[in-house]
Amino acid sequence: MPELPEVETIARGVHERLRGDRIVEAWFSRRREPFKTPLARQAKGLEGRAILAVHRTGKHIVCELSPADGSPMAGLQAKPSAQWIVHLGMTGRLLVTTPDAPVAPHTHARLSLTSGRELRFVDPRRFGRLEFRELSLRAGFRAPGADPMEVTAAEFARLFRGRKLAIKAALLNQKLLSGVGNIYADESLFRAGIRPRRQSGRLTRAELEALLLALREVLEHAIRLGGSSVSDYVDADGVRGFFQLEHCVYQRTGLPCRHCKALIRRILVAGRGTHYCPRCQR
DNA sequence: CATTTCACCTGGTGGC
DNA sequence: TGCCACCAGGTGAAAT
Repeated sequence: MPELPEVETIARGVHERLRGDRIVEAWFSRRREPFKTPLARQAKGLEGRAILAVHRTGKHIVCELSPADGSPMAGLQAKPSAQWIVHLGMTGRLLVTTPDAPVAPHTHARLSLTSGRELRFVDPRRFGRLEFRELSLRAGFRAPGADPMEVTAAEFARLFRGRKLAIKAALLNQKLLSGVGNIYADESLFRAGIRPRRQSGRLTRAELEALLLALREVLEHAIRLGGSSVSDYVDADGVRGFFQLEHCVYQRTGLPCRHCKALIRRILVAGRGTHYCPRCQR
């Protein structure tokens, strides 16, 4: 489900609710191996640590954790000594609940907290990834590509220089840009007036500038509306987003373009359903 | 190397 | 109602 705006919404929600809370016990579903970090090590690593902050990088949610309870420097002013890194895949959810809330099917992790609440990871398709990282052993997690909200126009243009792949495929490549997925690739290309199959290396400077601007506007607007709930996305409180109501092309195949009334088309680019307006996008 | 295709999963939808 | 094909917000390994 989740692209940058959905992940940002969830990370902010978890941050606001759980900052300063402490993990008492971590439970993992046995049948959910393989996570990135083996379950036993992950559970042992998490227990006793306070959640200092939660933020997004790319499509990953990073929980910054204090040293374990009992060790010196375990307080809330501590510097992070470990991270819990959550990638939601296609169908992952991260939910803050009360302990008595019904446990959804496909719940694969439950962290019980000092406050009495729980942080739950639910993931029907099991494409999500969980990783525990000890910062004394490894550097903090960083998404591999540039963040679309922070990249400069020059850096953005450089990402595509000399590349032959379609601009849509390039936007989806997380090693180039981190955080853009199928919805926001289609929506930003529409807003910039660019066909998804255009060769990325052949876009003009003006088109690249328009694309970066469109991308930022679309992502910011989507964050303000709490993300897109296409089928089952919800935030950390289980609340749906509203940006799906603003989509111009995504999943609007055969419907009239909101701008010019031409019928929206669906094609396959990089193996993904791709939606565009044949008149507005060139 | 750059790029494309496919496998990994479950569940929902729409046609027959 | 059932069965089946197809589709899905993501990614990384394998193939080209």
